[in-house]
Amino acid sequence: MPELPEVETVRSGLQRHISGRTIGSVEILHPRVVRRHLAGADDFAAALRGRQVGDIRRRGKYLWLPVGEDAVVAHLGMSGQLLITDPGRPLTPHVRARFTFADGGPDLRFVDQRTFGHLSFALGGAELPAQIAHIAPDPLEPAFDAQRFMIRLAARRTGIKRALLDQSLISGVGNIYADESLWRARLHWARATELLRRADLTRLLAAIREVFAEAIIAGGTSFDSLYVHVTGQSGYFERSLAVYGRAGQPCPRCGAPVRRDKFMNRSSFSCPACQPRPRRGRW
DNA sequence: CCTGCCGCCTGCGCGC
DNA sequence: TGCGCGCAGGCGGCAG
Repeated sequence: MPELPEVETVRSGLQRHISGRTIGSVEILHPRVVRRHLAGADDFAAALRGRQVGDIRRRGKYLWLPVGEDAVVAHLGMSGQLLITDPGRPLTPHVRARFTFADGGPDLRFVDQRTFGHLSFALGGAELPAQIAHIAPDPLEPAFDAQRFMIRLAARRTGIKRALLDQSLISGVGNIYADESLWRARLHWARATELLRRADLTRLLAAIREVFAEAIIAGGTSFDSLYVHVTGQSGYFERSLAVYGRAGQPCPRCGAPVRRDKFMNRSSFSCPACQPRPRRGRW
């Protein structure tokens, strides 16, 4: 579920609440949460005990918590949350992992209803964990190379939305912000990547950065209780969405009713007037 | 290599 | 009420 703005909101919350603190115990309450850590849950816990957490990092939708030269990598999947909680509070049903701290202060709980999210350990991964080496820079980080992005995108033979959702090309964009950015750039989701002009891509990239920046200020999009800040508050970007989840409601730009299409086994929302269907589309 | 499909999970809202 | 179905913010693996 969470895309870049939601993960960034979580990152800054973790920075505020756990950076600089020393990990006490690590409890794995559901083995699936560490399925990518092949050495197992006990090894994962042992590797982290007693270690001090550095500045929390993020690339796209991935987070990592540096511990010395190493790191804990976290991905929230569709329904994951990282919550800072009073350690005395009882565990709720979907808590999959819990970190306590040596100072006895608030703990960190990884809560995940659908268990698509996961945690793993990256030996020597404080700068960039090996597990996420295939994830492209996101458009808000200095390492993002717009030139390279446009060249690689133009070499693809697919639709623009599928390309935006490919985290090895550009990271951080998911279903909500893909639809919102395409709407802002007035591009239909099925536009063929190889037929897009440079000006289209420049406009699209600007739209992505703009919508990300606005959503981060709002603390992300919370449709329900599944996405919240580390302290349990909701983000309020939902009220600023132009098309996502708004089928049948008027386009904020031209008033035409927002259309909903099925694509990649999920929904795509767009304006039928501002984002006309391409003649030679791809999906 | 590139493209696109599938499975992984739980819970909710809806129509019957 | 109850049940089955479709749907939900994502990703990695794998076939072609």
